[in-house]
Amino acid sequence: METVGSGGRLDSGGLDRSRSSSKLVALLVFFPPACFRFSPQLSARVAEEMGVTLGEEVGYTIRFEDLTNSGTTMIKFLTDGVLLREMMDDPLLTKYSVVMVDEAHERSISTDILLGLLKKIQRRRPDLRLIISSATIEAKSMSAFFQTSKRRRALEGEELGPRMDPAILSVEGRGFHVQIHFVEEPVQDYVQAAVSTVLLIHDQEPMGDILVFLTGQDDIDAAIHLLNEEAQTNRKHSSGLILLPLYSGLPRAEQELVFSPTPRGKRKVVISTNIAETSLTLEGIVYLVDSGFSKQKFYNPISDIENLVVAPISKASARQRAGRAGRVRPGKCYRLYTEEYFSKEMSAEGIPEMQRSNLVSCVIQLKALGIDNILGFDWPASPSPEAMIRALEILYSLGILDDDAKLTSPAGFQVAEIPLEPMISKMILSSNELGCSEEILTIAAVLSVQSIWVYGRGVHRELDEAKLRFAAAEGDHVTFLNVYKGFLQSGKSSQWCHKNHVNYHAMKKVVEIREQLRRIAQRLGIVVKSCERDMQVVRKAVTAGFFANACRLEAFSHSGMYKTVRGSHEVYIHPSSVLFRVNPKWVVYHSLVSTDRQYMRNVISIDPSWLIEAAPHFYQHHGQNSFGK
DNA sequence: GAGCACTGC
Repeated sequence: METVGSGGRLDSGGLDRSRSSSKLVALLVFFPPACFRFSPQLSARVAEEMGVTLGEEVGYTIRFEDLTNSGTTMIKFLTDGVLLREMMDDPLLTKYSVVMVDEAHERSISTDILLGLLKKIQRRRPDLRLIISSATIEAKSMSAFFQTSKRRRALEGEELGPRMDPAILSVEGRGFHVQIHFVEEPVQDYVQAAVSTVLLIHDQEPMGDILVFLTGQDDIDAAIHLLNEEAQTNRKHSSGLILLPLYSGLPRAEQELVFSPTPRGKRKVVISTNIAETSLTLEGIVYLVDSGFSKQKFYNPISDIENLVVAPISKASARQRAGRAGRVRPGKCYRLYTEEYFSKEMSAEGIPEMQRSNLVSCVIQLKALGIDNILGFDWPASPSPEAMIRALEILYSLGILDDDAKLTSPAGFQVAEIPLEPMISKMILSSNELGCSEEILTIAAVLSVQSIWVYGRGVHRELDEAKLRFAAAEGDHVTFLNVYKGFLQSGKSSQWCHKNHVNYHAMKKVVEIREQLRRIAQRLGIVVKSCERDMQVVRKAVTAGFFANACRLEAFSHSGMYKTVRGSHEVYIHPSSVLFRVNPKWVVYHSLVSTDRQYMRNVISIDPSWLIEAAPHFYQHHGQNSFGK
């Protein structure tokens, strides 16, 4: 918060309390997802320093919590998604006089949309002050992005007026010096190299904790296994090491272990995914081992498939990782790649998420904000035209956009109101006519969390047995209804969850999301009604949202091979699905995961005639034969 | 017969 106080340019803006009586003058500080966990604490700290009550002059808003008072709040902390939602009702952000975007260099989809919108609304609101805070490495491109408008406006002969350029702040963390080491020769196996490096540090360096960046759970488990093996064969090397894995899928209690203080004479080794790069901060790290890789999402607009792949990180990421070693005293960073690779081949910045994603949600948000010319929108990083066109095509087929690529009424506007993937939102709208909203809201909430099951090493069999207790012949979606019912009947018991291999935290979130959806549904005039035991209407509603993911079992296929109706891609039912090996002739899936094969996750059996009912335009060219018995 | 980097509304 020093940046706010030290600028000296905000003196007549949002902090002048005397003006708040006549008009709400608010300084709004927005944080991207990575800082989500901290915004309540941050606002509490600011409230404390100002000597005011949290929720009055200073407050915060995150998805399920709004601790602000519209009459008195002058400084509000919020997340990117919340601000985008606010802009749908108030596109010019008239309630605010200053907007500060923090961590803009992270370049999430929401941040990029917001930067584009803020640049646009500055034309209409020259009095709005913008402060963009970004890491040094990205500050230049941020500044360039906002500068172009000025040049373009001058070219267009527009009066430049009193509008000031946004203040671009680059605030580097004040860390201690971190000494960087590179490997001499490229390494073949970064897991093995990371393990050797940890042992070398432990052998030769003074006490201090080690943080290792690998790519995912598999790598992390493998590294821990190797280190444990070493401990058994060579006690001297590894005695005193406390090995701690860290990734988001880890149960909460195990995650917390990384924050416990290191006992005297011991050395903590945290082996982590990217979660420790930005989302959470470990104190006391002195040595850092950087594999140079992370898992990143990539999107193929031709096949409409998002893939998670191991890819080299950027220089910006490498610097961020190194900085994690210098928080308490000077540290050392061991990079498992050569200096030449770093300087010559590593890209300066990562690819913005916008250019690596399916854009249906992004397009619908912009449409709801009244931005019609999506291709001409002034993006900080333009998405590919192919991805844009694919998104428009999908939204058109769902009946969310019309022939002129405008939101349809009411469906398009209603879908934009629902904070979920458009296909799930469409499913909810359809459930109204089919009379099964009660059930579909539950399914929508479950599909919005990562997984309601507890999965882990070596518990596949137990999980399978637990699933059988809830399994429904129709498929995974109906199975979710059984789990939800059981959870409610148990009185939302954590023991019940534990006994059934159900993730308690996920189920609590399901309840929370479902409640939010129920409120929105009622506002949209959806009658929240149950279809009781009629699961056919539930399957029809799922089909109405997910018809584009329809697949047909290949005739004479004993391997369970399906082909997508749309693109004839080869896909299989994932072994975790209740329909695995059941192989109904026709299914729709919620999402694909790609490993050696494309696996369908969350699958439900359907009747092909429902596809033509749900999306006549989408399927008419396939003709009668595609749907033959 | 086996997957899930990280977030958010």
